[in-house]
Amino acid sequence: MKADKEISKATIGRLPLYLRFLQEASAKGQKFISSSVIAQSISVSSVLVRKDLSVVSSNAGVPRKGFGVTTLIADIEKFLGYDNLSDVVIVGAGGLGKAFLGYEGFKNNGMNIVAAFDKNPALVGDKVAGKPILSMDDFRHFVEEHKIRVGIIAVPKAAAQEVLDEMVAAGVKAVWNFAPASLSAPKDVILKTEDLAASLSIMAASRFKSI
Amino acid sequence: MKADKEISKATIGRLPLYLRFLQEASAKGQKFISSSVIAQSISVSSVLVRKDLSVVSSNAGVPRKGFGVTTLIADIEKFLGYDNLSDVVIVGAGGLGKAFLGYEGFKNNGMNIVAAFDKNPALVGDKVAGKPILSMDDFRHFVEEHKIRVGIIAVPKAAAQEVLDEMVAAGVKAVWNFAPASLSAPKDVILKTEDLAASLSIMAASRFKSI
DNA sequence: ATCATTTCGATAAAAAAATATCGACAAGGG
DNA sequence: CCCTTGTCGATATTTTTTTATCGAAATGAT
Repeated sequence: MKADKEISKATIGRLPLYLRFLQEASAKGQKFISSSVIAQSISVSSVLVRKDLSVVSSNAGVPRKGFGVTTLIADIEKFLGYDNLSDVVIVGAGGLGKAFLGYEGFKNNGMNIVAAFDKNPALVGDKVAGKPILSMDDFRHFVEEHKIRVGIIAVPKAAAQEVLDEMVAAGVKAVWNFAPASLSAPKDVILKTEDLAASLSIMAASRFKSI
Repeated sequence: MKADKEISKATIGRLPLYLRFLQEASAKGQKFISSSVIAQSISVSSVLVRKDLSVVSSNAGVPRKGFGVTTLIADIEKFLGYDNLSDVVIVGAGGLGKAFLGYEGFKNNGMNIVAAFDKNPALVGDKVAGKPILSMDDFRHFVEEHKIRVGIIAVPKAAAQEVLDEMVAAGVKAVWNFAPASLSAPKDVILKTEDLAASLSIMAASRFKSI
């Protein structure tokens, strides 16, 4: 496993793809797997797979056999931080917020959504998938008390910056924003804005362009 | 505006960011805007902004003034295909499917979600945000009749491949998959799998790594 | 025990993307 | 009218990412 310095975003983006494939292979009982098999399954070159894996893998691959599936899974999960569960809160319990509360699979990826918050009193007190919807009045206290470091914004555009500011004030360090708005955050806070509409349209448009 | 060949994925990914900023600037009444102002707002270099814009812009920028906001917006929208609305269907009317039905902003990006489909008879017949939930029995006929080319998969992992196959059979050419599963599609079909849990965990983890 | 085969890891080359540099040109001030 | 300033566009450089090449090592077969 090499120094952090050499890890690229592109590599990190591929790790979950490797991980998913490895988990499926493991479920089928495979013990070893070669870089070229992984490569084919996710449409990249085998050299790139080996290069990516060299960054995270604790055990070297074995000539003529490949990589040990179990240890590789453990290595990737450890690298991505899936071994220590992070608590996450959502602000906005509309359609998207509720969808996140119920989305399968967060827990497998080291994420534990603990609660949603909303300004609307009509929603407060409900539960979705066993997770409570709480009042925004309790937001700061809850986040500080539980030392939450990751937040999801699922409110309308107009309220997004205000919510982000509250999150930052409460100590959240990584924010995933689903409101289609350009927000600004202190530079020690990671902000990733996900514009679903734009992503969809880019994908749809890419049929027509050569990219 | 240059030939398609020279357009990179990275550039296309930034275009919606430029677009959103320009729309906000336009709403404030600004007529011209310089590359450095755009650059600062989305944290890239001004040179890169000019390079990206040179790909899509029909009018050259004006020294000492910058780019004309209105024409630039029109150019980007045209490039991304926002001028001709694409109809989109969703399969799966659970939490996430319903969230998409109600998500604001698709229309602004040239996407028009027309209906959702579900196998569950209890959901069929409902409406969300004015969009109907229909039975999967009607899926193929509906898609063929309306010549739908873009589909969203919002079903559980186990059903995802089956849904994808049905979409392809019905003539869908671009699929956005939200089930955390590796699917396979013919190569003339664009398939983009969005693993929300993985994306969130990558973002959360990136606090700890240097990327 | 030896050998052919498969697969790895390292290094080198190529391609792609981002950044830096620089001349040109229009707008506005003296 | 001429000079300064801000901004662009083009070209060159650097950095990053991907792909290609090749020797070495381990497995399984003979």
